[in-house]
Amino acid sequence: MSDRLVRVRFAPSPTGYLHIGGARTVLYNWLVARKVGGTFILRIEDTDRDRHVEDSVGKILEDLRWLGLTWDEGPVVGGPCAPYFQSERLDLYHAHARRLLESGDAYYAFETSEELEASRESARVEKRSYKYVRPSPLPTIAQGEAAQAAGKAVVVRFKMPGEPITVHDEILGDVVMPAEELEDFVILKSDGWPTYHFACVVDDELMRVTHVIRGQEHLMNTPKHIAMQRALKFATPSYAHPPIIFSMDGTKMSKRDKEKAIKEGRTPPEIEVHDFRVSGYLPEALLNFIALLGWSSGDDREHFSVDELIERFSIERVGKTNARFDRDKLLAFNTDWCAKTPPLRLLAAFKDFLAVNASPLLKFDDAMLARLLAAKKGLRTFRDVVDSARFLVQRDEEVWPDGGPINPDAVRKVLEKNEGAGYRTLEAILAKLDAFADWTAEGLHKLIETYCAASGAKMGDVAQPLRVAITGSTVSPPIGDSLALLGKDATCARIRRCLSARRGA
RNA sequence: GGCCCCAUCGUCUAGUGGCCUAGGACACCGGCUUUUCAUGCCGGUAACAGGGGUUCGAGUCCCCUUGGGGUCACCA
Repeated sequence: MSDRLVRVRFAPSPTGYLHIGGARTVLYNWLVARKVGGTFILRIEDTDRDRHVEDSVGKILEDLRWLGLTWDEGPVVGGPCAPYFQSERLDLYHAHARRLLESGDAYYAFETSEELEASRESARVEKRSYKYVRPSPLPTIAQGEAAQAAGKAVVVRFKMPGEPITVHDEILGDVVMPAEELEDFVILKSDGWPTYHFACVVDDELMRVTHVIRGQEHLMNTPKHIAMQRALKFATPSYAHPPIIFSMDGTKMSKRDKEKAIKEGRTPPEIEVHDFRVSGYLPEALLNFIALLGWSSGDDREHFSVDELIERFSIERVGKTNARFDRDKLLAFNTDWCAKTPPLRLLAAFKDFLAVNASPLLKFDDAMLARLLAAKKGLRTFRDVVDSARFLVQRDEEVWPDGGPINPDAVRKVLEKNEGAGYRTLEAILAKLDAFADWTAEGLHKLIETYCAASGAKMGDVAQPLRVAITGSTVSPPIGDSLALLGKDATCARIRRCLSARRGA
């Protein structure tokens, strides 16, 4: 098969934002397509009307765009195999179900889900393993249609051929499923909609998908799909089931972890792609990191741009073992990426971060934001920048409230010790700042240096009291930058408030 | 529980029978740099799950045990 004809797809169901595991699956598919100039298809599997979450297609598309994982066919862009929403392809599924019915590879079945659940339950109670028993004799098509016309709940089941099926997996090798494990399953629900298995197989064929890359939780589905492909005389695509991504505690990463954390008063972990965006990660770093969850280049390199991933990725180098999502390592990756990302790109990503957070920093112009970014060397996430810039959007009264200092420890450690040496330094430097004209980071830095040289003070003896005075805390960007960013008026006003707060105490 | 998959430092992994005295990265510990936080730099601790084979030789191949995971829907 020619590489150019490689067609892969990502087929999310619209139940919320894009999950991080899903993102890794998209990435692998996308990489495979981009590497050989193949086609990456996005298909929306919205056949479950009960679980459909409003607007989640839009959210998934947005997450994909943020990651830069563009699709060649699918929602918005369309394509030769449109529509790309399964909810708009119902007659296709019905036509193929009809074929299976007529060839005897599928049959109508009349059990209700309540009846089936009851027999499953009794099997559980009696500790027997449950398996659906094929009715005998099988209802005829005419009987099925009559029941349907009479308003009975009717499904269509696929008749498994009763022989073992081997999945040739690109990652796992050959996996043989014993025939006894493969029972007849529903392909058309009583509401007339197809199940995942059926819609997936029909669409993969109709969309000429050549390679299926999906999480290992789908491995057991594959024999069913292969059986249907044979019955329908479809081609069987090449399969690859990458291992699953777990949280550090070894459980599956789940949205519920967020709710649980909130309930327990912890900060919720990032689970969906959107969470990482909100938390201030760079998509480049996230992509780089998740690529490595299962894949490795073979040498000692770990940092790859998207282009480098495209060049070096191959499904053969994907491992078989489940990976844990190590947030510390992600953070380290993000730190590295922030340090090496060009200022313009970093600024754009930062603005996106501020926008999704509706940050008060949005009031600053690009030049100011660029200065903020530059002043925060060694940033780990954009959140760090916002934290370090908080004093810029606070009012003077918030930094030095009338009721007392917001950070008494800082006041004690920096200002009050040595009989209030910090306060005396502030008084002395305030006079100089008041009269200072060159209000730039460099100019201010020099002013402080000069003061230190003249007074014999160390840099920290001056910078820390200033920092506390203008921010109320011991943490801020380098002092020259902090003063310059704040501006002369606010700086002097805050120092005065700080000094009078002492007198008031 | 049945079936299926997996098994190298705490974590992600390199390793395809001799190059392994098991390499890298993150975390951790120690040191250095430093006006705060953070970055950065240097160094260190740390793994082949256990037991049998096969072989001159096994982390690498086979079997068993143990452990972990997935899956058993009219969800996808």
